[in-house]
Amino acid sequence: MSISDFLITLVPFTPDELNDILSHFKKESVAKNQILVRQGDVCKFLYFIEHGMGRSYYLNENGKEITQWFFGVGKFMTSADSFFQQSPSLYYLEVLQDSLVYSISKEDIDQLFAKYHQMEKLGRLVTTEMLTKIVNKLNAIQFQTAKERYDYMLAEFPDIAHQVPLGHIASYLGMTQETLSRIRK
Amino acid sequence: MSISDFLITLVPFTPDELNDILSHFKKESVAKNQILVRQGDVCKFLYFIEHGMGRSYYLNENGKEITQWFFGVGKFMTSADSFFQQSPSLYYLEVLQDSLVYSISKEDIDQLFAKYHQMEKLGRLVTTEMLTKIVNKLNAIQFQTAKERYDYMLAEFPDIAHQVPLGHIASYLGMTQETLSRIRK
DNA sequence: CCATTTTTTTGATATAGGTCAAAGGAAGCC
DNA sequence: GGCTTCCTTTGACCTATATCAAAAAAATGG
Repeated sequence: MSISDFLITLVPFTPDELNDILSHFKKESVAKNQILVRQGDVCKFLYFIEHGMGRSYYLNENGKEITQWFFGVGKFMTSADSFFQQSPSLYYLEVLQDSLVYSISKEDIDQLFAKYHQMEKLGRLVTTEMLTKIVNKLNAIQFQTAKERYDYMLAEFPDIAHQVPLGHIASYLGMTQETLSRIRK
Repeated sequence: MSISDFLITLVPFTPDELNDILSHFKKESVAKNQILVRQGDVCKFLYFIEHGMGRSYYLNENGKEITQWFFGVGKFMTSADSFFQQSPSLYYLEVLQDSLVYSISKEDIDQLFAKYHQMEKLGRLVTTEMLTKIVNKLNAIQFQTAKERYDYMLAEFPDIAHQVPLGHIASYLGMTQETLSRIRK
C-alpha cells in the first residue's frame, strides 16, 4: 500500500493538500538489521512502511532484547513517545527486512498539523487505532495462556509472525523462547 | 481541576472557542456504583471527571469482573473504542464514588472536531497521553513481578489505590486478590 | 561448501502465583 | 445495634511457565 493511498483512505484530503503533505516525506531504502533509533536517543523521524517490516525493542536489566511492537506494511513506525515529546527513546527501532520507507521529521509534521485541520484529524485517527491495538495486546498478555497469546500474535501480525525469529515473538508475547517453541508444536 | 482549566492547559483555545466547547458539555452528578455503560451497549458519552472516580471492567468467561482501567479527577472517562466507533462496548463503565462529571455526546464532539482545528488537536493530545499510559501498564504487566506491579499501581493512581476494593486493583493488575493481599503486608 | 554463528528444540528441575476453602473484619441497612 | 452482605486475610496445595543446560537444525559468510 502506498502512502498516498493510505492517507486518503483515512481522511479526505484535497489533491493540493495531499501533494503538499507527501512532499514532506522522504523516500528511503533501509537494509535489514539497520537500527533507526537507539535507546536513549531522541527519535527524529516518523516512518511509513511501504515495503518491509520492523520492530521496537529494549534491553531489560539482564541485557536481553524485549520486543515491544512489530510494524508491518502500511503502518507508521516510530518510537511514539520519543518522537512526539522529543524525549530520549525507551526503545530501539530496528528494520527486520530490507525495507522501503517514507520518513518525516517532527518539525515537518508539526507544521502540517498546524497548517491542515485534516492532518490533525489524521494524527488523531492513527493514534486512536494504535491505542485500540495496544489494548488488544494488553488483554492478550494479561489474561490469556501462552497458547492463546500466540494465537493473538498470528491474528494481529499474520504477515510478520512467520518471518521473524521466534525469540523476537516470544519476548513480544512475554514468554521465553523455549515456551513458544513447545507451543508451536 | 475544572474542565475549562484542563482544556486550556493542553491547547490555547480562544475565549469564544472555549465557551462554545464548554456549552456542549452537560454537568451531571452521578452516585456511587452507578453504571454509565454496559458491556454490549454503545457508549454514547464521553465524561470528564471533575470530582470522583470510576473504572471500566468486563466480565470474563467465568463471570468475574476484570478491571480494565481507573479514571480519576481531571481525566476523560469513556469506553474509547465504543464511543469513537459507536460500536458495542467491551466494557462496563462504573462510577466508584459519588462524582461530578461533564458529559458530551459523540455527535457534539464530532461537530467540535470538525469546527475547530484546535479541538482536533486536543483530541490527538488526549489520545496520545492515553496511549503512553497504556504502554506503561503493559510494561508493568508483562515484565514485572506482582510486587512491582502493585508499585506501578501506586505510582499511576496514587489517589485511587487506597480508595477502591482490593479486588478491583488485583484484577486490574492481572493477579488474584489473595496474591495482592499477601503482597500488601 | 565448509566453518561459524544463530536459531530452535528438547529435557530436567524450580518457583511465582493460582486455586480452593474457610475464617476474620468491616460496612451498610432495617 | 444486631443481621447480612461484602471485603480481606490466611493456609494448604497445585500448575503453567521459567530457568538452566545442551543438542539439533538452520542460516550466514568467506
